[in-house]
Amino acid sequence: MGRPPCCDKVGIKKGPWTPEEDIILVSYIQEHGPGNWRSVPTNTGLLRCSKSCRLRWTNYLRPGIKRGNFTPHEEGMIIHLQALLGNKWAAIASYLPQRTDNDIKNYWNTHLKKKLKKFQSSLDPTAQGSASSQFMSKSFNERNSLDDVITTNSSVLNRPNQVSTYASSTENISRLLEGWMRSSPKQNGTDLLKESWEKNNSSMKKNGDSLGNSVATDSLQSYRPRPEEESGDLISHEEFESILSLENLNNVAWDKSSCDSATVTTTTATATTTKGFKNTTGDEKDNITTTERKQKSDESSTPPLSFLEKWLMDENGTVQVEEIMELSPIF
DNA sequence: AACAGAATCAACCGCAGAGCA
DNA sequence: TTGCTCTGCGGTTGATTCTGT
Repeated sequence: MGRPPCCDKVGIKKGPWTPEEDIILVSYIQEHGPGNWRSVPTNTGLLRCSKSCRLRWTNYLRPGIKRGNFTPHEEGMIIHLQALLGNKWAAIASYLPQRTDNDIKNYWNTHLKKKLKKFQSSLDPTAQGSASSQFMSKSFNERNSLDDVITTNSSVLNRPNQVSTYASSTENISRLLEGWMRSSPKQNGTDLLKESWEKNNSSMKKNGDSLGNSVATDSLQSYRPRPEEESGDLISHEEFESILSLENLNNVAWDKSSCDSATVTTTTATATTTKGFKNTTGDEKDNITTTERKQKSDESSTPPLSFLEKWLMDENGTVQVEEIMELSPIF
């Protein structure tokens, strides 16, 4: 029989998301919370399939996502977790709540695999043992000097245009908006944004949730400014600041708490995010229980990683690397 | 300056599993 | 138990950007 693909409908849009679409999606999720993706395209009028909406949200729009360069610590965690868990990117991402599984997967495929290979080739080819474990030890023990060991291509590791964007950086958002508005000449971007922000803010106030602004902030900050766009001034920083009220910027606390909760549990990042949302929106109790059930199920099905977790979350935990290696059967 | 190849990353695709009637 | 729907995950693709010549 087979299930028909979800995106075979005529008129379903594919390809990169536009800021307008993002705003629509974010606004909708602010009001209804994530989940029930099937109804999102119908209710929002977005010409996207539900899957695409979910993906866009989880990989790009949801609050608390950190983009840009991976720190040596994050890098080490990924290498280590990949060695322990394999290509279980979602599981790995649960230990890096600010990173998406897609990001981690991409980073692994584009950077770390390459590094690992180079490291492997830099070793004695006859050497016994897992190159990745040796790499990991080196990575953790030497951290920033790792690249000295590997004859790395600096252009790969330090791309000049790679920007690090963080939630609630109004400066970044302002820049991103500049780029967007320049690319949308047919539309009065400022008006649209103001309208959207007003809608968002009023909706947030109405719902009494603290999520809204950080969500929208993240959604907008995700548009990377192109170099030629950075000098423009279609919307000034001050102008944009007026759109974002300080009151709402303070709501970034939601991100933190959500991330913190992700840090101290072994649930997936997705589950944590969903839970955080439900707590703020206060409706859809059924989804909460479902999530919690899933959480419990996850906890019971995953191996006891508390030790690993403790180490992973400890910036200074490098001394324990060898212990973990001993614990893991793959070493 | 122009071109080609490499690198990056957002998005898509297909499958698997959970939940529900 | 079965069949269907929905969601999540991992692999892959392709457009865009960067770098080297």
